[in-house]
Amino acid sequence: MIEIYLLEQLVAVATHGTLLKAAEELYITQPALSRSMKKLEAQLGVSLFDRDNSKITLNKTGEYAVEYAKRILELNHEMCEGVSDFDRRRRTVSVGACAPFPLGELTPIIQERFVEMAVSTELADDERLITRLKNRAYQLVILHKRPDDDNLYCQHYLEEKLYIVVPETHPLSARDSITFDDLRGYNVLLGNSIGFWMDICRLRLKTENLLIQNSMDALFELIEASTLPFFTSDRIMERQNQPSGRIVIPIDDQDAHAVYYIACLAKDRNKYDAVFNAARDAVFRSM
Amino acid sequence: MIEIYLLEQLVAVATHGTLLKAAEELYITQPALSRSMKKLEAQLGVSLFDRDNSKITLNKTGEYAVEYAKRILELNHEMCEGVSDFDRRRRTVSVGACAPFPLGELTPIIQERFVEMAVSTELADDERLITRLKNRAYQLVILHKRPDDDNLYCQHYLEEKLYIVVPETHPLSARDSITFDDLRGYNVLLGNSIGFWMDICRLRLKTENLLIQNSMDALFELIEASTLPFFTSDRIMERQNQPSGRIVIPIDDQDAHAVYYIACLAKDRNKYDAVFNAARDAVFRSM
DNA sequence: TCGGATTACGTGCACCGTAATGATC
DNA sequence: GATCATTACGGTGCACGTAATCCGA
Repeated sequence: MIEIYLLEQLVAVATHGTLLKAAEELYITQPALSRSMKKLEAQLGVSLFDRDNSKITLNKTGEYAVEYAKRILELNHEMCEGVSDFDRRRRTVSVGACAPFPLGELTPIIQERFVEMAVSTELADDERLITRLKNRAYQLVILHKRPDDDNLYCQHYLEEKLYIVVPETHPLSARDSITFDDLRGYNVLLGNSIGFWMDICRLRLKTENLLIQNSMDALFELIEASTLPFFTSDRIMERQNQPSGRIVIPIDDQDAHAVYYIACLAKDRNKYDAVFNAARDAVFRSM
Repeated sequence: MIEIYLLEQLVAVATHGTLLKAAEELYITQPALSRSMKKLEAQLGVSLFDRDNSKITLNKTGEYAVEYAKRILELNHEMCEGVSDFDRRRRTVSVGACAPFPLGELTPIIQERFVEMAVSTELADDERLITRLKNRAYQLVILHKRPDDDNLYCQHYLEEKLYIVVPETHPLSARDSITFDDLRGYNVLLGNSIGFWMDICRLRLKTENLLIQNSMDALFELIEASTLPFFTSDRIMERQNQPSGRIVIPIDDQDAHAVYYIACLAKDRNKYDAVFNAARDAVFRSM
């Protein structure tokens, strides 16, 4: 077996052409490198260089050996990267969700059950969530449609209903309830990380009416400072009070009522059993 | 970069299950191996084992690393074999021929021009010779048909005519010349390494009449000891005398007259120019 | 008590550097 | 004389061995 350092030195010599240049790059001296190359030749039992008394050049066999050396070094490097990547992935539970609210609910539940692991979260649409669940990029996903797939285990999680918040002076403020169609023509404030709700808004409202903010800070700032309508939900309202002087109106459309499901690969069900149970219990307690 | 010896040790631990067993196989001690595995983990920046105070077992990351280690070791091993193989091939001229006589003539010519190289020779049929010439298994081939292929360079070499040798008492001994058909029904002695001549004999004579000897020694023995007919050629007769009391009869068929060609890959023509010229000269001198 | 891992300490070898030599331009 | 490879010799780091300790069946 040829040690890696010899292969590194060989490749350095091949790329630099002379022992001196290669030795500089390797932070060793010319004689050391000279000896190494002799040693390499001895171990392989072949000569890799044409030695012209004051110049060494790779011969055909040498070039052939360099190709192997490069492949081995590359694989070695790939191992270093690959193993620590693998280890990191093994120590993190990746969760994908179609909306921020259920994700925010589920994350602490997961963290509690897997204390020694990192929890990484991400928003994406259902289709992407499922493909990435299947290719192991996610271990758990939160969907808003129950998938029809035997390879997945799926459990009903919680529900969320959308509301619109308008100032008392707003034309719609007197309504007991509205639909998306009623909102057409009015500007609405939106955050950008609201998951699948964004798809619904794009579908049901006009693009030019959507005032999308890139940060939640900017959104909250504008909510306070302006009289523009914005969305909220029953779930959000449970958590925080709305600014005073605003009217909260439920949205009647079917689209505005989301049902969330937690899913994992069927074969991973046991591993995340504790999470599924804790999620069910949490919903139950909150009722 | 991870040195090879660490990977070898890792794989040994993986296959033997305990440090002790692995250490025995590696001809090192338990403590040395223990330290090595710690070093490996430090270099990769991950833990590869579950350490249970009196037992170490590979964890998932460890198993993943072992897969890489095996691949690297295999590639390393392949390099050792591959490089010396390559070198050996580079130092030998492989010659394939359809018949022994021209091969015996050409071999010393090649050896003279490539003194520092080994010459390896082999008999095969024309089709095989050409495919193996193209895939570099042969550098030079001797054919008995001129190939129609631009990728090959081909030169007329020499010719050989087949004769049959019979005892004076043989029914055919009075003939001035014969054909293969005349030989049908008579047993004939044959060596087994006669190249394409064997194909001709099988085609033109009956299988049950061919008394094929596996060694030339056995053949010569039988030629001396029996009165069975056997083949010779003008070329062979130039070299050695026939046993006394035998009649040599030429064979008239077109098949019995072989024309040999030397060929190499067109792009290698320059490399073997000296051989082609020397071969031509040798034929010229012998006329 | 034995099988198996780790820690502590000393040693030898293999690889390295310095210095000198050789060779070619 | 500059550039580049090799040889000779002395130093050092590191992987190894020995011995001792620890732990669990």
